[in-house]
Amino acid sequence: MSIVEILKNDIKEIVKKKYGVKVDSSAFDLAAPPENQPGHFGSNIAMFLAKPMKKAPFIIGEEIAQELRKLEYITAVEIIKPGYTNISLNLSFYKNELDKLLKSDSAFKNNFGKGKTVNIEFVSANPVGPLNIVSGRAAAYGDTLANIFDYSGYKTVRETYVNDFGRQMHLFALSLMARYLQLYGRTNQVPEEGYQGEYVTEIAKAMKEIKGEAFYKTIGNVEKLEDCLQYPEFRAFGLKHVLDWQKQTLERFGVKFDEWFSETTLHEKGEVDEAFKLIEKRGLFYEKEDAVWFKTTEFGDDKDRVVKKTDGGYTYFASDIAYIQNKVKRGADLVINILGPDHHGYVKRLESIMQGLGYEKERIRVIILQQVNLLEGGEKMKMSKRAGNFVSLDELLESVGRDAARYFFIMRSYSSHLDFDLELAKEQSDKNPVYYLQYAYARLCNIFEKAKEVVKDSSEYDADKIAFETLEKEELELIRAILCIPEFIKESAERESPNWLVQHVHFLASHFHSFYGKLRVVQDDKQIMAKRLFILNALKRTFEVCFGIIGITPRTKM
RNA sequence: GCGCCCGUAGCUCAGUUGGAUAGAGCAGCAGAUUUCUAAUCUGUUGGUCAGGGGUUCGAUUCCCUUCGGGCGCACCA
Repeated sequence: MSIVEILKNDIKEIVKKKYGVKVDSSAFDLAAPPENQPGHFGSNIAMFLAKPMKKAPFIIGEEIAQELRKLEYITAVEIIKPGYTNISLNLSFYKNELDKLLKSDSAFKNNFGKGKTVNIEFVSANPVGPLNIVSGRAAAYGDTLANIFDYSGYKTVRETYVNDFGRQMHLFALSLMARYLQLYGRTNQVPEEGYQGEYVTEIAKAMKEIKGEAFYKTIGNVEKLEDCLQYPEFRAFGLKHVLDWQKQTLERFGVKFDEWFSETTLHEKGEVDEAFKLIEKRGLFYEKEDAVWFKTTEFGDDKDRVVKKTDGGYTYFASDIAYIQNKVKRGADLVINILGPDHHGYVKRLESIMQGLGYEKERIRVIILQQVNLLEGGEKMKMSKRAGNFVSLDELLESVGRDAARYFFIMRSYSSHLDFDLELAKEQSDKNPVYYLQYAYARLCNIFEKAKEVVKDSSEYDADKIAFETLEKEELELIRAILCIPEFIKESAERESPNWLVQHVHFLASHFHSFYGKLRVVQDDKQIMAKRLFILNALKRTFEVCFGIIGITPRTKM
């Protein structure tokens, strides 16, 4: 349990005992008070209670303060102006809490997810080409959110959907065939709506290399490429090639999916038919104009949606019904879909499916990521596949590196448009915020390097060897910032906002840089040195956990 | 026309189911290095939280409305 949770729990307990009122932890605040205010932590609990209790917040505050003062680890409580409750804690209590962070990973964890299984689907790009920068934001956001959930009491499944069933896949296969045949001097053309990119030719070359001359000869001079017997083989080869490529790119980006879920398997295993029947039984389908429609308007959509076309084929939406059912059957208590800005019309549809299948609406959560604007030296770049100037995730990683890329993608709220300045991300300077964090870590490591010359063994700054009688202002503020991190991990999970954590890791680094400028660690006074090494050891550990969540490298030297 | 997101410092953005003097980074200005890495630190300039109305002890936050920007409204995936 984090220090914030401990305090909140005690406050809750007091409120319950004194007033018989049950309050939720997330209902009231507990955080560092502003600069010139007294106390280590401040809470608005009295003001929160003022309304329902019809009592002046200041009086409530005083009553709560009386009880708080009885607690052993609390040294002082003050009630400020309207009713803020400001609390100071025993220094040895801080020592114990820091020690917990050092000793166990679980000290960073919280139980927001209550052991539930969450399936987080993101990226889900068409398997027809390289991942682009939009997938990059989804990958960074989705993976970081999953990391946060791992620390927040969820069992997470990172999943991506492979749209290997529909028209895009078909067009890609035809494009690949055309390019392949061109390599043998044939005049076949890539379809107009097909994929013109040069990478298709590269894949064709790879295929030529592997399959050899004999394979080419089996292909007759068919009129329509899709009728050709070898079509499935092209399709399969192209698919595998692109998926391997995408996997490799994501690996470089630090993202690893537990599941690459194939749309085709849903059809092959009859799951689409099955899910179809289920919805039908619930009376949510009807026929109109020779097509089958799903009454999504029952669940708040602005119009009903076609699931079976007049030609008898299923729509993509129909596969989604089976897909969501499949996720639930695999054990997902919560299904999260992370989609691009052009999919916001899809939110109601997915919610309709969940409800149509007979589950509660809250079981699905659709998060819409806003668009990424790519800037180069302040100028907005227009990306378009047609013009061939869209930036792939590979190119981005090449030019700015994984750390800067991940950091930039998650430093903003998911609901805001993101300006990604290529020049800035590339720049190795103080303008680039990712270096601020990495530099803090490198400085920290350097202190431990220097300390090795005087301190024989790290056990010399174990918790039981050091004194915590007095703390400098910078020391106390740094300690508080460290001990609040587990709470910020929890809040990031609640808000589904990695940027909330990133911001506080930035503040943590800032506190450390101030500390560094003011206080010396390696010095003659062994007592003070041991105390500071102990604090910094906890900080180092905290940075490592946070860097791991964000997906950036802790660099020991810069 | 309908729907979603956005409008906060010169720029890019945080801001917790409404709460302390609205915060960071960059840019600007003035300083700090014989001492563990100056990719740092300290101080400082800069705000009608797009405009208007409402709810209340209290609104950047909730509601209504106007204006401005982005995106979406397929028997495509």
